[in-house]
Amino acid sequence: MQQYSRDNMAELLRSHDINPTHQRIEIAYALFSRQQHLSADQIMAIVNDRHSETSKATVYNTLNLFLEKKLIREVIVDPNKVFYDPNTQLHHHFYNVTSGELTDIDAEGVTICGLPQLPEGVITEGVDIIVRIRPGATAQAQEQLA
Amino acid sequence: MQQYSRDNMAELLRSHDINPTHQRIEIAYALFSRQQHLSADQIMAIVNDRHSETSKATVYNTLNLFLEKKLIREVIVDPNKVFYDPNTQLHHHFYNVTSGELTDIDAEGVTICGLPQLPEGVITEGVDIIVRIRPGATAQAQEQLA
DNA sequence: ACTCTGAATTAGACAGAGTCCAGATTTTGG
DNA sequence: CCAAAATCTGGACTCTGTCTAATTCAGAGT
Ligand SMILES: [Mn+2]
Ligand SMILES: [Mn+2]
Ligand SMILES: [Zn+2]
Ligand SMILES: [Zn+2]
Repeated sequence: MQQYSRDNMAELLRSHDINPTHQRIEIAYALFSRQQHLSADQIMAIVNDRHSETSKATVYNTLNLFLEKKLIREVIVDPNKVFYDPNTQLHHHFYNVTSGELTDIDAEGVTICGLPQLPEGVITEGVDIIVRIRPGATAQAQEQLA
Repeated sequence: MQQYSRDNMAELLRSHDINPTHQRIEIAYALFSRQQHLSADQIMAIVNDRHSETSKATVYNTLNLFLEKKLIREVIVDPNKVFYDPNTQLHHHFYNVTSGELTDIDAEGVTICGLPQLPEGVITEGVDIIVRIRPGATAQAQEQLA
């Protein structure tokens, strides 16, 4: 899929067994056209930018439906809010603790060695790596000059 | 330190530049004697088990003070609450998504290869690995029999 | 022992994220 | 066009966590 338009959002939703309503298309379009990690709050603001279209309940219902249907994934790094991620490929994250910004790390080529055996009777659901970063000494010094 | 008693909690607090008050000692003792990952809520319940001793405000104030003084660390895996971890060694976690249980993974011997270069002007604050697990097919089958 | 003072604690109001519900609206399909 | 099913909505509610102003506490100095 080259470009994300509201039109191919409907196809995308159908392909994940989701009935494409107006509100669902808008929410999907907010996430997929930007390809960014957004909180429910941010999505609400985007979708209701021009004129109020979608209620808080619908935003949350829709995001939870998208999660359930595995159209998007969630990223838990901030104790105050969940980030929703349109990228469902296996990948990891840089998390800038100062700005709150999340950046993808392609899982291609990243390997983890030496993890212990799993406890008895459980299976792995996924492995997340979060690299917490913050502006470094150099960057701070440069800001001082400005 | 072999055993954790309320007495050596006072020393521990002092060694981290924290004035050891009654409430602070109780909260530290709850975490260190159990060596478990606990939420603020759970700590509140433990500390006030017999008779009410410590207010909600003090529990949160104290946990944030402990964090600031690097006596404990926090673990962000559950969207609904923060877990407080008395283990400040470098380590990772198994997270049982079904039960909510957290288990330590010693960082000794675990290595990550192939992470990309850091973005310009930032430094690493830490790298967290979270292995999400859940009861497996076998375990479920065994439960069926019971 | 008594007093003074800064540190710590407290109850309760408050804020933000997210869920729930019962009623209204929209869509479907016969 | 109509009834049934699906979806959406405002607003009440819950939960985690913070804030504030008033109170209590500890301990140093007398
Ligand atoms: Mn919070
Ligand atoms: Mn929550
Ligand atoms: Zn991502
Ligand atoms: Zn731990």
